[in-house]
Amino acid sequence: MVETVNNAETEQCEDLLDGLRRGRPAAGQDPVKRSQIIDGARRVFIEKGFEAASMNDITREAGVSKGTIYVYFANKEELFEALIEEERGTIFKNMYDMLDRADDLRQTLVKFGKVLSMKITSARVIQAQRTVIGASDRIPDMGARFYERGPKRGHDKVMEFLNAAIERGMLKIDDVDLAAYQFTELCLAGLFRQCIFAYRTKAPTQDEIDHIVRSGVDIFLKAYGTEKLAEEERHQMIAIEAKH
Amino acid sequence: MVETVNNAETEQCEDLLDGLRRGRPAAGQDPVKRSQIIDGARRVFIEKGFEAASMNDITREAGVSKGTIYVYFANKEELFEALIEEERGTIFKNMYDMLDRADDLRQTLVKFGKVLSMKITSARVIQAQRTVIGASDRIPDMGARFYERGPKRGHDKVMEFLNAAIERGMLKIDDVDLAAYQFTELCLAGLFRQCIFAYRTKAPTQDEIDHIVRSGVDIFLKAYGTEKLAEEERHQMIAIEAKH
Amino acid sequence: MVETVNNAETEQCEDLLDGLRRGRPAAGQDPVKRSQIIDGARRVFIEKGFEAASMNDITREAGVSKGTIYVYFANKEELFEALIEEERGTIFKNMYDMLDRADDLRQTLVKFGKVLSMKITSARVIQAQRTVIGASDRIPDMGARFYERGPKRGHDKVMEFLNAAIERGMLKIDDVDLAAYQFTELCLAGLFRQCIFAYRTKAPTQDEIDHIVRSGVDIFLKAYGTEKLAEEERHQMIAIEAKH
Amino acid sequence: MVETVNNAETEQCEDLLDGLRRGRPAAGQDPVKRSQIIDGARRVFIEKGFEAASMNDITREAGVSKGTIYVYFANKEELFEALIEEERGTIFKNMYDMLDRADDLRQTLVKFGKVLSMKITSARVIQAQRTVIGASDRIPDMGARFYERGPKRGHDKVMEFLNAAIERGMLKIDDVDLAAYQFTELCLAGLFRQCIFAYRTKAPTQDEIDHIVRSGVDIFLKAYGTEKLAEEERHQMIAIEAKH
DNA sequence: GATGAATGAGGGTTCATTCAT
DNA sequence: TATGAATGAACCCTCATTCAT
Repeated sequence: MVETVNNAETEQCEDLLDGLRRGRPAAGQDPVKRSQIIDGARRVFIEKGFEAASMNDITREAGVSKGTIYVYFANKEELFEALIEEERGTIFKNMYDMLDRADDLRQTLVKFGKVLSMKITSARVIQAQRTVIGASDRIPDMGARFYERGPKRGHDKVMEFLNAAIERGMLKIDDVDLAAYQFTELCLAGLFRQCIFAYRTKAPTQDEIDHIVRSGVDIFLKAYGTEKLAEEERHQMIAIEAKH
Repeated sequence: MVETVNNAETEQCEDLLDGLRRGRPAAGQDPVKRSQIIDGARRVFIEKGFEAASMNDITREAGVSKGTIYVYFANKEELFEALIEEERGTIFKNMYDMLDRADDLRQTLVKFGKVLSMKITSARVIQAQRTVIGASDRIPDMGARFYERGPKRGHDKVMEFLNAAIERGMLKIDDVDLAAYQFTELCLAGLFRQCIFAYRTKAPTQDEIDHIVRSGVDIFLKAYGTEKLAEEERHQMIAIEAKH
Repeated sequence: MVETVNNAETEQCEDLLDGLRRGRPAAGQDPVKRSQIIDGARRVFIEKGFEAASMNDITREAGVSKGTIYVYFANKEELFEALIEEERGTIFKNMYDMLDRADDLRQTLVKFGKVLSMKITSARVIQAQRTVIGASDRIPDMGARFYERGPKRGHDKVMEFLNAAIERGMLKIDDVDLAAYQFTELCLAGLFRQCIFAYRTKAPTQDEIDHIVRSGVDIFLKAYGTEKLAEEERHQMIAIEAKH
Repeated sequence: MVETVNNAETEQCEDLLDGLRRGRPAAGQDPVKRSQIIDGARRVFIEKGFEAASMNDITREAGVSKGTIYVYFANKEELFEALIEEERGTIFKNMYDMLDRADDLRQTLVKFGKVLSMKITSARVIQAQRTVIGASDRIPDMGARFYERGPKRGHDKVMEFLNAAIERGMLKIDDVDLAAYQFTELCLAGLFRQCIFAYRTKAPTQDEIDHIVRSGVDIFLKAYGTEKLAEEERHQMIAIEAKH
């Protein structure tokens, strides 16, 4: 008798674990469904903005029922925040990898500036940022949270990079914080505002960004580069010319 | 007296017909009432954003009836657009006066940079911009129109100014368009994004702006200033030192 | 000019007063519409109970739009409470008038007992009480408030009446409060519970009530009547017999 | 072991077929699980009322799955009815035992009156009755069924008891049915209505009930007691006094 | 022309019930 | 058989717009 009970209990336990492992996922736990919802929500929120997006729209777009959405997300705001959080992750993921391996300073700044400028002004990212900005009246801190975990972290990475270059005697900067902002802005030169206000309806081209970033890096290094940097660059130039 | 009234009525009738002829619903003609409505709408829209603002709120705030609003504006969106148009006018009014009288170049750039930075990051203007950005998905072209008639015109003014300085031999710039953007961005260095995402909840202080703008102008002139400018500045310096 | 303004103001004032007096009533102020809504609500709430009644049902039944209901009543609960309040007023209105003129004691008790029993067990009043009881889980104090302003006040009136009879030497009662309850219960003898549980689906007949109330008053006076009362009743009996 | 299981399955199959034959969905057969569900349902329904109780709440409280509940009960209403049926059984179980052994009449009436009054006004029973009353608009006959199998049966028992006392020459009653109601009502004197409307938020105390019941029995016996009863009580009194 | 009471579609959210697992 | 994730109709309530006054 006791054994029977034990067996039954054991089996039940295994069934439970099974459920968690490979059977039907628990309510609100299925990552596939979650993605499905977020994907639908993305399309609707990004297109219409937070307020104008209706849960019915999302329901339709995501291909799940209203009730299911509310199993995965407590309400519209939480769904939106989850979406934005995910979006932020996607946007800023790997954006700053370039800064980790520091070979040629100018080269690195140009490469990074291009990635930064391209990403931030890409249609999708602009839309996401617009949506966040538009919702930040209704969901306070959402904008701040987005900025803090996105642009702010990037800014910190840029500062780290500049500090390393200063240490190496390549740059001379009084206010590194400000310099990091200046660098970023020079790489975006006007693009962000043009895009965010939908004055530009299309993302800038590769060439545009090339031109802007190169000019920005020039200015930046003219302002903050040391004699040592100049000398190194002269050596490089000579080396390159020698090759030809 | 009676005749005057009749005349007035006749004129009004003609206005009405005019309105109908041009395919628009007969709009209210009283500019005072129009202002009254826009003022109420401003308080509500700016505070709550487009969607969250209710026509009832505006009615209450403006002190006019629902019907009256609909005589002056076809719907909520048109009222909002009219408001933004007016707001844009107010924001950018006089912002670029400084650039008209060109005495000392660095001085002028610093003064203008400060005004620009201060205005664009002021609480009210940030709110207005947020509202425009948030609504721009729902009301296409609104953001573009705002940018075009606001920041874009400012940008043109800056270009004019730079061209004048180039003419005077003070600056040497290949891409004046880009340089104008760079100048603006250097003056805002990070502030706009911080404010628009509500990461900064308060407008920057005078000192912050001073610091940023001075640094920005330094960089800008180091990049684009000619030898002639440098010389003039040396002379000035000597003149000032002589005074003491 | 000043006169014109004054005239205009005077006229406007009169217009306002007009509006209040005979023009269109202010929002949520039209007693006719209010009645219309309450009447619709009564039918629905009484039939279905608070929770099962939907605002759409009420909308349909009242013949007004959803929005209008919400102009007159802040929400479903307030509408329900207003209805119950009105119902309570109607039910207990004039119920206790009989007790004011105290001629013959037994006669008065019988007459009052009949009215009380009839009203409280009438189909409409039973329905209302059921609805109140059913809603009292969700709207705390509603039942208590109903009881306090309805049955409780009646109870106080009965106590007053009994005290007056005691003063006149007709009754001798230690615990008047208890006696008042006993009187009421004797007049209802089982009817209330039968009706409230819908065991009885129809209100009791006149004859039933007659029988119950007479028996109840008999018992009550046998328990609390004084020798003086008995003597008076003997005299009356003789007078009546003499008439024949 | 295997055989037992097979037998059990066979029986179950037959039960299922039975269930299908009688036009009901195959109901669960395990009385333990059934109890478990009803116990959970009781806690939820009694606390929240029919409408406000959610099947999820019951699921949680009962510790069984949604599907299982729907195997044992066709829907929410049937579950509720089953619960009420059980509750009724519990409430009125043993309530009338006292009336079976008839020693001293007054004593018996007082004892029974107290039990009756106490049970019917106890917090739990009042809640149950409120829930029944509240749901009886939505589930027709439920209130009637509750009353018929609960209070009504009690009423019949009281009538039996009174008839026995009449037979013994202790009481003289024309309308025993009415008298039985009168007795019950005198024992409750106001308490039921006070409790059911939640005017009283706590059950009456022992002392209150004592006082009410004693007074009620006094009145009842003054109205219906015979000379024989009076004489017996005089003897008893003397006997008691002699003891001292 | 001005008013604001009335409208009703549509908002976000809940939950009894079903059915694939 | 038992489970509980998914469903979607229906809930209460809001608000841009209309139109009788």
